[in-house]
Amino acid sequence: MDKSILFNKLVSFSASVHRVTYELTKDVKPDSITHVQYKILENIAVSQPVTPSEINDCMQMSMPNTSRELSKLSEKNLIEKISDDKDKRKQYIHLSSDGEILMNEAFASIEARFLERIQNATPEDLKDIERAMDILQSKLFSP
Amino acid sequence: MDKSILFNKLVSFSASVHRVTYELTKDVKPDSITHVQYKILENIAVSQPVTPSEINDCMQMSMPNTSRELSKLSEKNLIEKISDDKDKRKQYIHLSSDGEILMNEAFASIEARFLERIQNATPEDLKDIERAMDILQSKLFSP
DNA sequence: CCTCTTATTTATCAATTGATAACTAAATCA
DNA sequence: TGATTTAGTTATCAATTGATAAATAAGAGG
Repeated sequence: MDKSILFNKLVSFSASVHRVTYELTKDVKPDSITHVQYKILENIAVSQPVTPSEINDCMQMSMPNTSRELSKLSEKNLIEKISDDKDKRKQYIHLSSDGEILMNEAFASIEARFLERIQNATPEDLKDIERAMDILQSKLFSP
Repeated sequence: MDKSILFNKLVSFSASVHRVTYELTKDVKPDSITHVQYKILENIAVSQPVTPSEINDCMQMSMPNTSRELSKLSEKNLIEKISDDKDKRKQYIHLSSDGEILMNEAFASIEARFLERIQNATPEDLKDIERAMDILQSKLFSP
């Protein structure tokens, strides 16, 4: 097995993933928030509660910028901060009810596009897709 | 097969792909160009020659902004433009020799990280990975 | 030839993002 | 207790990016 050929496949594969991700998520972000803010909300949505520090690790931002964007999200009533009882320096951030609504709508619209995309797939296709994602997840994309 | 479960898998799968892509490509961009400029060079590298119009379709930019960034890349001697003989409005853009060197180095460093990542994979693992990518490419990520 | 469309450029401006320094407040440690 | 580290904030500034209007210049169609 030539690993260089595999690498080339990975390049075109990840280009495809990025393109499809783009198509599925296109325009789901409301105009009231910026792209970075939407990404932060996505991050919070899938792993809430999170601390600001965790956010800037995942998102590759600096603390001051993360803090600024979180403040803006807070002003827009999309997130809530609660400070840790034990260590009062820490904060736990989670979506507010408005934030939950916003992200639920976003995910619902992404899912609808996904279902459209796989509407013609047979049950065996779906099984194949599921198995293929499991394989890559465990053999190539696991930490 | 529950399609909603499959959708959830896709969400976490694409998050993994994006994270690994980030790790593989981290810091390969030289400081002399911006992120967007690097992305444009990547785009040109994999499908040269391209026209400015094709670039802004792929990259979701507006023509004026594409034009500006291409001019900057041209000033930095990373790309060359040649206009079509038949239709003189059109231009074909390709990497200059400096641009080729830059992108070759970038890809070499990405490939080295990839090889490191799969160094402990068995030949069967590699076959599995390859097959899984083929399946997803054809059943989920094809246009 | 005259209009219309296509491909690209130039210019300009606002918004977003990134980077840095300096700060507060709470925890840890010695 | 006092020094140091950790978590997060505030303020500021430059760079990047996005958006829009208006121009050029070549092809296409009647």
